[in-house]
Parts: sequence; structure tokens; C-alpha cells
Amino acid sequence: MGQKVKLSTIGESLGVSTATVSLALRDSPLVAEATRERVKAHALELGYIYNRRAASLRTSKSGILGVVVHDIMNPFYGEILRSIEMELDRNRQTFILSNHYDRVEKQRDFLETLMQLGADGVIMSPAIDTPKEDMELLTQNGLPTVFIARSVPGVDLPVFRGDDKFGISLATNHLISLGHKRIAMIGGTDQTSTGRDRYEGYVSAMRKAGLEVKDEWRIEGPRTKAAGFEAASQFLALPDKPTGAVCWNDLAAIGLMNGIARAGLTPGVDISVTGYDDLEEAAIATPALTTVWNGQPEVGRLAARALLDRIEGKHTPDGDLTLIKPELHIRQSTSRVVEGN
Amino acid sequence: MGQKVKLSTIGESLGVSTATVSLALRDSPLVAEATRERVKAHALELGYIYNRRAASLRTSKSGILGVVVHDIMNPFYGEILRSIEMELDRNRQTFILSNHYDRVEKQRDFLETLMQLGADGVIMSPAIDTPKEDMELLTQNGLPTVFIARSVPGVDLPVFRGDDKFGISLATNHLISLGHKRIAMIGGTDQTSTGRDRYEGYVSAMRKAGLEVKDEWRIEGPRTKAAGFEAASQFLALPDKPTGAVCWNDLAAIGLMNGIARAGLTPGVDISVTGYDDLEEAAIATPALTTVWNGQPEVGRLAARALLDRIEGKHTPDGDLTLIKPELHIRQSTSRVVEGN
DNA sequence: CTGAAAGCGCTTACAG
DNA sequence: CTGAAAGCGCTTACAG
Repeated sequence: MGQKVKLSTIGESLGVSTATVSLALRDSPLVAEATRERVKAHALELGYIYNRRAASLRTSKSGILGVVVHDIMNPFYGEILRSIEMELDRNRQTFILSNHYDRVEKQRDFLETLMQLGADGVIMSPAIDTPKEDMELLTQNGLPTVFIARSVPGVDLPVFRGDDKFGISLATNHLISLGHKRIAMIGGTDQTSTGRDRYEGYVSAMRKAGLEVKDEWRIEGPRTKAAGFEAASQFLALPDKPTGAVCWNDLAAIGLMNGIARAGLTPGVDISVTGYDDLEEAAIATPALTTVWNGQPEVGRLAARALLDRIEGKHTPDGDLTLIKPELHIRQSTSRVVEGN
Repeated sequence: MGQKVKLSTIGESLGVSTATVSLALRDSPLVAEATRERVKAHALELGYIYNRRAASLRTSKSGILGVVVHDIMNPFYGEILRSIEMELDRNRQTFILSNHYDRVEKQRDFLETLMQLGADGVIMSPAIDTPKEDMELLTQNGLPTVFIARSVPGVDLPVFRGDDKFGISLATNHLISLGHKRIAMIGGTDQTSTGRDRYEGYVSAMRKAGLEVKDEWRIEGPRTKAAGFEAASQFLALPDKPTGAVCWNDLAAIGLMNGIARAGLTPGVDISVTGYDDLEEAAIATPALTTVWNGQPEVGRLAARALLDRIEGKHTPDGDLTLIKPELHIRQSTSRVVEGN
């Protein structure tokens, strides 16, 4: 591959200084038009590759952002990520991605790596039980950070997420309006604020309607299709057979519906099921899933925008909470409660 | 955040040179045990963050690898990625990820970024119609590269993928053995070698069994659930109503089954459907999907391993093709052809 | 076992 | 409008 082409290579063969080459390549008005063109043409010809590490060492800006989520194979995060990607591409920022799988150490390793690389900022959906100290490490090192979907208690940073309590009440009230009186809540964990908010929203909607809330009707855990599928038998064996299931997310709901179908019942007819998130595949599930749109594209876009603003010094308020307003999308997985139930 | 802590900060407050600090932190045996301990303790105390950019500028190794695939929201790539991640984590390598969405320019931008960052290597599933020149750019700049799932014609680099022709014949022969005579092939494109291989495999299995292959029975395109879902009406309107569908991948198959169900037929009973890949969700689809395991974990692990080996100079042969042997996993979406069909 | 010095490839005041 | 020089924070011969 011959000798590596650098600014000085270009400069020498053109008889100008590296400073001029540097400025010319970055379109500085300080350099004469003609010189600029000559430099650029020659750079292209030589196959010059800009060395970002050197530039970054000098300027202490890297053009790299970090994104950490629980698991990008979860389409909920996938959809957020896609809109982050679009926003960052437009601003010619590179991002590095990591899953933490709710392991605090894996997350910490990644944050450390970001600091070593001189990342300009971080978008994160923090792991369960992330210690405040891990976040302080970021601020101490001057790394602008925003949260998506989740946050860390006691840490004042901008948060972008859906309004969970309101969203789950939309789903619960929808089932209630269809005449359901025994409604279970399937999936999710009470270890996250999101989990607690959604459970609270479900409970308060039930109470407001004068309906009973039974502890047994809360099946904690499932957040994936596989787990939702497995929860079906437990759900179908519940005391006082619920006729409706408010699920933590679309994945658990789709899994649950598959499990219900496997047991010989018809989801959407015998049992009404609601999801949460409105993933792209909710609409093509069988039956099509009634669910709550959770604003993934908005969350991603706004969070990326806010981070870029922070990096540029436009100081958005700390601890600012941006709640995306959820919407109920009614499809075929919910119907009027069956007579006699 | 006070002053930035660097090697010289540690050195000065300890009365040793930065060279010694550098060596000590990297556990060099050149440094006395006692000094090493003192340095490390002090670095920790001061909250020293290793500056990888500076190190990388000096050593021209970055510890960064690039991974480019079509779309990580596709669980096929997601599953490969997960195993790449495991392998790279174990070797303490950071990776940067990008989707190309089959847009050659987006892919080129990313490769350029990798070179600017001084990446050590690339794992890629190249975009359709990737020009040879783009790949030559990588080799000219000394970037070790391996292919997964797809390759670029005329470019001699190691490739890791499943044996498509053999795999699709497993699915086709399975339907044939169940008595199906009219079998369509749904989804995928003939613009990739994978697409051509699978279609050829299907055609030759049909011919070998003395069955007719009709052009109309080839519905090109669908690679997603949504597209598979939409293809259902087209499939059901096909001349001489096929009784079986060999699908390009699990996503198209699951979408197709949903569409068939929506039309009032029962997939797995009225129409037999096979998938390809054996994604985690194939087993919990309704009906559970008969499909061909495509070795995603193997592909990811072997490709990552091979790249690391190349980077370390263990020169694995160019143009070497590693075919993972697919396996048929029979579930409920295929059954003996219905009488009278 | 430790230190002084050079250099990786940029950018940025500063001088002209 | 252009150039000479310093410096970003490391690592690596080299000398002692």
C-alpha cells in the first residue's frame, strides 16, 4: 500500500505548508480559492485518508457518540435506534453501540471505553440498578448525556420517554369499556420506574372503574415473545379466569396470543389482549394487536437532537423530562367480553 | 472537572517519568513490582482515564473493529451480531456498527469513517452491487476484512455463510416427501448470490423429483414479515393453487402465515409453509415454523475469530469459503398434503 | 530498573 | 493569503 499519505505529503508535492493543506481541506475562507481547489484535487488523487485520531487528539472532539441500551435485538430499542441513526447521520456523527443486558459491569466497561475514545456524548437507557457513581464518572469527565426510556433515580439529566402511566390506562380503560371486569397484567418488572409506572397506571384505572385488583392477576416478568408464550399456561390457569390481559409490551402480548392459540382458544375472541409500544409488527400479528403507540421515533429523534445541542453548548435544562404522549391503536386482539363471563 | 489527568500528571506527583508510568500501567515486566503497584494505585486514585486516541496515534492500532450489515433490526443479523459481540467482548475489542440498507453510498461512508478512525478490521455483509473498488480501498489501506452471509464477486476474502443450495433443498424435499406437488417459492432477490443459490436449490430439488417449476410460482421480493404478509393474497391467487410455500426466510414465512390466516385458511393444515434461518421466534410462531437452521451463532463466532486472527497476522487463506451446514427443523407449519389437492 | 527524547498526524494561535 | 512552530497524550527505541 506504499507510503501513508498525510497532510505533509500533499503539502510537499504542492509546495505549500501542512497548515494550508489542513485549512484548504476544511474549506477555510482563509485559503485562496485556487489553492483550495489544487489541494483538494491532489488529496483525492493521492487517496488521502483524514486521520481522525490525530485531529481528535489535537481538538479533543472526536465526532463519536455512544449509545447504550438493554438489547438492540428488542425491536422497541431497534426502532428508537433507527431514528437516532437518521438524526446522527444527518449531522455526520459516528455512533458506537452497546447492549448492557442489564448488567451494570458491562455498561460500565462500555462507558469507560467511550471516555478512552474521547466520545463527545452518550445516549443511554441505563441498566437496572445503575449506581449514581457510574453516572457521575461521565459528568466529571465532561461527557454530555441524555436518557431514553429509563432514567437513574437522583441523577439530573434530560429524559425522553413515553408517559407510561397514562399509556397503560388507555389500554386498561379500553378493555373496561368493552365490558371486561377481570383483567390481568402480564409482564414487566417492578425494578424499573417504567415497570412501576405501568403497574400503577393499570391498578388505578381498575380502581377508578370500581374493579377488583388481585395480586394473582399480576404475572411479573415476561418482556419477550418467548416469555409471553410461556406465560400463557400460567395465565389460563389463573383463579377466576380473567377475560382480558394488559401486557407489558407487544412482544409479551404476541407471545401470549401465540400461547393462547396453541391452547386451542382464540385470542381476540375468547381472550382480549393489549400490547404496548406499537411495534411495526403489531399490525400484522394474528390477530392484529390492539396496542399503545409509545413514540419510539420521537424518543430517538428528540434525544439525539438534545444531545447534539448539549454538545454544542446549548445547555438544555438538567433533569428535564420530555414525555411523549401515547396513543391507543385499536385492532383485532380486543373485543367485547363474551356473554356469561 | 479540574485538570485532566494524564501519564505525566501521575509521573510528576510520584517522581517518576511518564515512560515508567506508561509501562507500569500496562504491566510491563521492565518495571519493578513495587513501582508498578504505586503507579497503579495512584492512577486509580486520581481517576486517570487512558487516552486511546493518543496511544492509537502512536501505535497505529485502535482496538476498534467495524461491522456492517444490511439491517440489524432483522433478527437474522441480530443473532449473528450477538455472537460477534460475545467473541469480541472476550477479546476486549470495541466495535462500531452500521446498517447499509443496501445503499452502496451509505456503506462507503461508513468504510471511510472506519479508515479515518484507524479501525483494525471489518466484518461485513456487503450491500447489493458493492463495487470491487470499494473493497480495494480497504485492502489498499491495510484493513483486514471478512465477509458474512454475502460476498462480493471477484473479491478474494474469507466468507462465512450457510450452504444455501443444500439448505433450501432440505426444505423443498421435505414438502415433496409430504406429497406436495405444487410448491411455490416466496421471497428473496436474485440480485444476491444467496438469492440465486436458494432459487437454484429449489428448482433443482423440484426437477429431481420430476415436479413442474412454473415461473408464476416464484414470488420475488419479500424478506420481511410485512412483505410476506402482503404476498399472501398474491400467493393465494396463484394459478394452479400451490399447496406448499418454500419461503426465503423465517420473517417472510411468518408474515405469509399471518396473511394466510387472515384470509381464513389455516397455515400448516391448508397450506404448508417452510422458513429459513430458524430464528429464535420460529419455534413460538403459530403454527410453530418448520424451517432450516442457518447457523447464525456459528457464522458470527467464526467470522470474528478469523478477523482477529488476520489482525494478529495469522494469515488465513484469501477467498476461503466456510460453509455452515444447515439443518432441517420440522415443526407444525408443514403437513401431509390435503386429499384432493 | 528508570529517564530523556523523538514522533505519531493533525490544528491553532501567531507572525508576516 | 501563507508558513513556522508548538503541542494534543501517548509509546518506543535508546542510553545509562
